[in-house]
Formats: sequence, C-alpha cells, structure tokens
Amino acid sequence: MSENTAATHAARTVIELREKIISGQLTGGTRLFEVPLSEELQISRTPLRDAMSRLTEEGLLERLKNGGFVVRTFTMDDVVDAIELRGVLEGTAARLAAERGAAPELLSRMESLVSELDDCFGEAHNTVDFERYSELNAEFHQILASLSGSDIVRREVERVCRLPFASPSAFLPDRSDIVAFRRSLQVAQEQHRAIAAAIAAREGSRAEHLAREHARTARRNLDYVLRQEASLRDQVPSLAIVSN
Amino acid sequence: MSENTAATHAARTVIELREKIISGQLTGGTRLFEVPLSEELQISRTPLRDAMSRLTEEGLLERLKNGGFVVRTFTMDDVVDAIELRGVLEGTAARLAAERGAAPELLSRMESLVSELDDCFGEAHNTVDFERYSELNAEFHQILASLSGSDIVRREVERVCRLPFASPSAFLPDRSDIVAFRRSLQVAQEQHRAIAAAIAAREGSRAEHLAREHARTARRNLDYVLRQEASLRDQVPSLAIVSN
DNA sequence: TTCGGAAATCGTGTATACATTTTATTGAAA
DNA sequence: TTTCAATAAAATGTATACACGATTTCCGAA
Repeated sequence: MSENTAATHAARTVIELREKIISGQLTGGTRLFEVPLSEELQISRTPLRDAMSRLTEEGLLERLKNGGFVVRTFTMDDVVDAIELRGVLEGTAARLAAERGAAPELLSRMESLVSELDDCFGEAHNTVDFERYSELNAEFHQILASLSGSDIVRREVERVCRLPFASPSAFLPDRSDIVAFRRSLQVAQEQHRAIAAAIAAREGSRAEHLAREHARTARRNLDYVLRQEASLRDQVPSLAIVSN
Repeated sequence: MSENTAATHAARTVIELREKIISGQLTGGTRLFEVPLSEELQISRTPLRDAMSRLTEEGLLERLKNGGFVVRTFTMDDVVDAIELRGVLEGTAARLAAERGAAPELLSRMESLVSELDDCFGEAHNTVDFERYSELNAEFHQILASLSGSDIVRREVERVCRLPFASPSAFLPDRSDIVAFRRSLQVAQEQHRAIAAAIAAREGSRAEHLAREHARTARRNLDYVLRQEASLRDQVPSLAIVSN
C-alpha cells in the first residue's frame, strides 16, 4: 500500500495513476472509464477527471475525440525520438546560455557539480557512487535547462524530460560490473565538463553539439540494453511504459 | 446567444476564453475565479474547470500552487524565444526528414506547395495574393512538422506553434506597400524552396539550418514592427497577448 | 501600537443526481 | 444474410449542494 498523503484526492490520484502508467500496469491504449475507475479508486468522478486532465498535460494520457481519456501509447521509436528531442532542446539551452551569457551563480554551481561528479568515481576501477552520481546528474541537467535564462526554453526542456524514458536519469546504468556501462558513465562525465567549459567560453555551437551528443549517451545505453543483452530490458523501469 | 455553436459548454468556453486571452482582453496574471467567471459565462463551475484545464494544456493558463488558474504572462523576450524555439524544432523536423527519408507523398506535396506559393507573386512588383500565400504557408509548415515521420517531433512542433505569436503565420506582413515586408515574403519563399530541396537531397544539416533561419524571418519582421514603426504594433493581433 | 488568534469570508475540493450524447444491441424488412 | 432504424445501455456532460482549506479581517491583550 502506498502511503500517499497528498493534500487532495485529485493529487493523490495523479500519483496513483502515474505510477500505474509508468510501471506498465496500465498499458498504452487502455481507455479510462470514469465510473468504474472512480469506484476502484474509491473517489468520485470529479477529482478523477481533474487528475486525468493533469496527466494529459503531462503527456501520459490523451483526450479522445468524443470525450474520455486513453493511456498514451509509446513505441520504441518514440523513445529514440524523445531522447533525440531532449538532446536538441538541451543543446538549445546550452547554445543560448553561451551566446547570451549564463547567470554567474548558476554557471559556477554547474562547474562545482562537475567537480562533485568527478568525486563519484572511486580510486578502484569499478567503484562508482551511483546514488550520488544520479542526484548530481539530475541537478546538472536541471541547471542546464535554466542556464539560458529563457523561461520558454526551460519549460520545454523540462517538459520533454518528464517523459520517463527521456529523463536524463532514465538509462543511467547501475551496474559497474558491465564494462560498457562503466565507460559510458565516464564518457558522460567528460561531456558534462566540456559542456560547462563551452558555455563559460561562450562557444555556442560547440555547447549545442556537445549537449546533443551527450543525450546520445542515453541512446547508446538503450541500444546496448536492447541489442546486446535483451534480457536486461525487463530490468529497466523506464521501458515498462513502452508497448511491445 | 453567442454565435459559438460548439457541442458542449466546455468546448464553447475554451473558445471564448482563448479569444479573450489572445486578444488581450484578459491580461497576463489575471486570476480566473470560478464562481464569478461561471456566472459571467452563464455556465456552472464544472464545464468551466474543464475548459480552464484544456487551456492549461494549451499553454495559455497556468495552475496556481494552492488551486486556481491564472492567465499566463508573456513578455517580448518570450516571443523572441518562442520563435527561436520554433526554428529549432522545425529545423529538427527538417533534419530528421532528410536523414531518415521523407514519405514520398508528403514530400511531393511540399514541392507542389512551393510552386503554388510562387504563383502568389504577381507580375507587377507589389502584388501578392496574401490570403492564398498565408493558407499555403500554413500547410507548408504543417507538412514540415509531419515530414520526419516522428509523432513525438510533430507533436512538439505543433505545440510550440500553438502559441499565437510563434505560429508560422504570426508575422506574415499583409502590406505589400512596405518594401521591407514585400522583400521578406520573397526571401521566405526562397527558403521554402531551399528547405524542400535540402530534404529531397538528404542534406540534413543544411535543411536544419535553413529551417532555423526561416523562422528568423518572423523575428526580423517582429523587429521591424517594433523598431522601425512602433505604431504598427497595435495592428499586429499576435502581439495583443504580450504584456507591456 | 503591535501582535496573536479567533472568526468570518472567500475559493476551491468533492460527491452526487440528473441530462445529454455516444455507442451497442436488437429485431424487422429488403 | 445484410442493412437499417429503433431502442437500450453506457459513458460523458452539467448543475448544484456541501465540505474543507486558505486567507483575510477584526478584536482583544500585551
């Protein structure tokens, strides 16, 4: 039982339904009928509709033409495209930050994040503090989204990152025993460093293309999961939402 | 009774509120209180909330932390950034269409649109069929969004275009007597031709940068309106939503 | 005067009954 | 058998009453 202590029924229902969709319990194309679902969730139709509407804003549901909601269907192509799109948008955030100049506090925070990320790699070859890396990585990307000072750009970057498989943390490999994965973390960290440096040096085009390539690290990990070790797929929570 | 014959009260209210927001009648930051607004619109709170939720999906309203909705505020910086973002996203659509290959029917439709757009320019120097140009231009951009075959990309391109000032038709100048405007139409049309050619030739990078530059035509027109003839601003409907 | 807190007010959250539309079913005629 | 229309059912649309929470107001005490 999830001890879900949100203020309102609608907010709690958003969390419950989101969890069921992301986990694959509610599969793409499933229509959500108000009456049976509200009975199952033990709330009335009013907060349920509110919750479904918010999940539509979030991109997890779609409205049907003549009323009603369905769970949005995501294919593996969508995953690839969403990652590409994150790269494009983060690249734009990076380029604009470089061209227009980044806020000094944010830029220096980004630079110290790079140092802290360095510290996640231990002396021994295959020790990495994943939990810490993951947290810092999330903050790095969040700052990148804000760094250009454009609300419009930040908003759209954060929007695409809300899709579970397009999030910067979606394919962070948590198994340092796989050589390819450990190396990809090191490559990604070098990209973090280069992105921060390019922005600081006002090198817009370089910053943009670095950020794009950085997103492709996620795609590379995805490809590895799918091609090299298909059995891994079921262990990647981000992919539970994807239709087969 | 309003001439607005939508099926449901909610749908009609979406249209009414959208119109009031876009026209500047409801200014950014205005909070929409449910009880008085529902009385004014002569509907109950239920369809009103539904309508406001849909307008939030559309990006015209925002949800407040403790409930309620406000009209989203747009600054002139937001207009510039949204145009830039449209360029980035249309550029991505163009690049992917080139790299992955465009559907033949769509590509040939795009090519014939280029021809039809040519025909909008009359023999005489300053005659242009604006209405037809505007329609064809809208279809060109709609096809561009779809041309990569990626639903994710198409969806996000169309999303940013939904902001009234970021639409490809937002700053189509309708006065051929102003030399700078007439020339900008001709430049834009040459860009249409080049974009279609680059996609057909599978030149991804060229297609991307052409589409970006094409969006900057809108920005150039915007700058002209603001700097050269400030008095024009009130005549541009797309800018009514922008705060002063 | 200033601060704290109780009470009133304002506004959204929720449940529910009923209306309307959409979709499915059924049966008769071609 | 197929098709169409009438009808039943299912599902969403809408109104409304009441609950709850947040905010503001106002009064009394320090």
